[in-house]
Amino acid sequence: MSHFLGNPQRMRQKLYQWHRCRSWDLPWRQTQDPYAIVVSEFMLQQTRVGTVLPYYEAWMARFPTWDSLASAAEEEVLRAWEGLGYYRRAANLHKLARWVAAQPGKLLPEDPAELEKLPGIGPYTARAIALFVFRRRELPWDSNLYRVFGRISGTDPRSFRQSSQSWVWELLPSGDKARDFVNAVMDLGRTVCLPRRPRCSLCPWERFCQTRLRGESFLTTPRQALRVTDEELALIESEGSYWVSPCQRGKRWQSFWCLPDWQTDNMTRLDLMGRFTYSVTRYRVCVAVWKAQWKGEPVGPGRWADPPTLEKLPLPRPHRRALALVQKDELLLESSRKR
DNA sequence: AAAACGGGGGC
DNA sequence: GCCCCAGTTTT
Repeated sequence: MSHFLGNPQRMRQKLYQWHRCRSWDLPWRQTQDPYAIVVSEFMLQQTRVGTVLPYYEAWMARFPTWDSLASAAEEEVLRAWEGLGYYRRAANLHKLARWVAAQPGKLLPEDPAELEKLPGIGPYTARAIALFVFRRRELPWDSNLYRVFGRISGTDPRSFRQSSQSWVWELLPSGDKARDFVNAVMDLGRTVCLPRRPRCSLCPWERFCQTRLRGESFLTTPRQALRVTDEELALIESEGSYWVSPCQRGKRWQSFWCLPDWQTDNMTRLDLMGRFTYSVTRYRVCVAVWKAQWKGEPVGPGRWADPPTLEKLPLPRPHRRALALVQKDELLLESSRKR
């Protein structure tokens, strides 16, 4: 199965030559701190490097160590993650910090099989930690590696995941070079071997690529049907505070605070503050934001929160956006009053 | 095996 | 406006 590789030595050489002046200078590549690397791996799950960077910097400033994270309140942790999505990652990282902080040496296990037993660590992250933290010779299979090696080998991406990947192990150098190699392939996948329009003329492996040699077109992924739903959010103000309640729409936004849905029985609708749409997984949600009042006492679990408090609470981005509609409105009112 | 989980950036 | 992302967990 490895005949098409030609010369692994030569392939590695071409890759390094390409990478020499194109390596991304990422903060988690400049550190040896296991915690810092683990934070980056959690943030990078299903999230682009460019999106992660500012969150990573802020996070490391706020929670610089396992202990600082372990002792932080859940709410503050989620607030720091707000906007990155997949919030279970933050909850799991928090759990992991508490686990590590409770270990005698405050050390992570080095074995991927052991790492996988810990919260938020699956097959990819276990191997990424083993590779990037403990310098073991591992292959963290992420979408970059699947795409690059899938194309090189000319196998269908989906069957490639199931099929033997042993030839990639032949390519993977030993020792410290394994890290450089994987980093290079990830950079290649991110900048050259793009999902839709790969820039093959820039690729150091162009002449090794079976997909390219066959002149085949590249994969297209089947997409899920989009569902459109409506949502009416209520902005209920009292003495400068707004009503928020614990999110409880299934499992989404667990432990977050939400603006309440407008309820015809308990609320009076006042002004329409605005409309916008947001997408979440396969839903397209059309939001109408209403200023509203309780008819009597507030219904259901919740609390009043003034603007400084709202800043500290974890809120889903669309709800934060809805809130911004009134706050902007009030700022305008205030400035016009002053005049 | 498939669905759920978020949000933003790039084209 | 659609596609995709340094995946994991639940169903």
